[in-house]
Amino acid sequence: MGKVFSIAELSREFGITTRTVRFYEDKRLLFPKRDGNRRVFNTRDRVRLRLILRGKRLGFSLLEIREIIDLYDKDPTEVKQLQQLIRVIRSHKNSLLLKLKDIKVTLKELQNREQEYCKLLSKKAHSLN
Amino acid sequence: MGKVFSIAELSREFGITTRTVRFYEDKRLLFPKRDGNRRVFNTRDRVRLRLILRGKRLGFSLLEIREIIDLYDKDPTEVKQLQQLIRVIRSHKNSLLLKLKDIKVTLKELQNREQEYCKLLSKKAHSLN
DNA sequence: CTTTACGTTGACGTTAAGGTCAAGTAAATT
DNA sequence: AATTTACTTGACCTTAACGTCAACGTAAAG
Repeated sequence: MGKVFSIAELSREFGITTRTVRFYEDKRLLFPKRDGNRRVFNTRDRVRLRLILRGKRLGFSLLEIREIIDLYDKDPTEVKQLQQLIRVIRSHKNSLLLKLKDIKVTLKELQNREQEYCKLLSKKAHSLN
Repeated sequence: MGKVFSIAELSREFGITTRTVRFYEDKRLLFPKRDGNRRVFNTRDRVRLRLILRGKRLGFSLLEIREIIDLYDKDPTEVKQLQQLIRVIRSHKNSLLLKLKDIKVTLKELQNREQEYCKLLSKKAHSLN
């Protein structure tokens, strides 16, 4: 009993418009089935959508995202394919590690700023100036 | 003796085009001085540019980036301003923490995939099939 | 039976972030 | 003096990622 979803349900759940969902299908990031002419999404489509939005939050383009999540659906049989897949995964891991570093540095900087300003604030507040 | 840079030097250093640098000035993310009509960048501009590119790597829009790095140049005198600044910093910290989480989850998933495929690969390789 | 709800395709519009090209300036080199 | 090098502004072009709007389909409810 695979659960299914309408386009409205999905877009409501994820806080996006139906236009966006259709757009993602157009760009071949989603492949819903049809009931008549209406789109019918299953749980796998839903997972894909979740991955897409996560990718977006991390600043990847839809094209990059497609490449990445397509990996999740491959079942490579040949050794060559397997090796290629591993290479792609590693390169993606690397790009994420770089972002991780960027974020940590930025967080540290913001942390310092915040402390500085908080100190300043408490000073000002106490000297009822 | 503040060091200065031409537009070409900066764009070379950061691997972007001069058009991009000019565009950032247009959008008021950079404010180089002039020598005649030529732009002259100082080390502070350079720092700003570095921050801009870091922001881009993390998927922020130029507008968001401007808001963020403008914080770095403020020297708030009033308590109200100070409090506002702290609020903005915290909200930005939060959005970064969310991204951090996204990244960690994704990295873990990729890690699992990679291991899985590596095992599969070594199996195939050994069974000289 | 027609209104309402939910969906469809198609076409055109918009915004962000630059690319590209033309025409001009200004100092340095040949 | 003429060329080269580095830079300027201005105008229009492009691409991604949707928004918006029109016209149509269909199934259920009043």
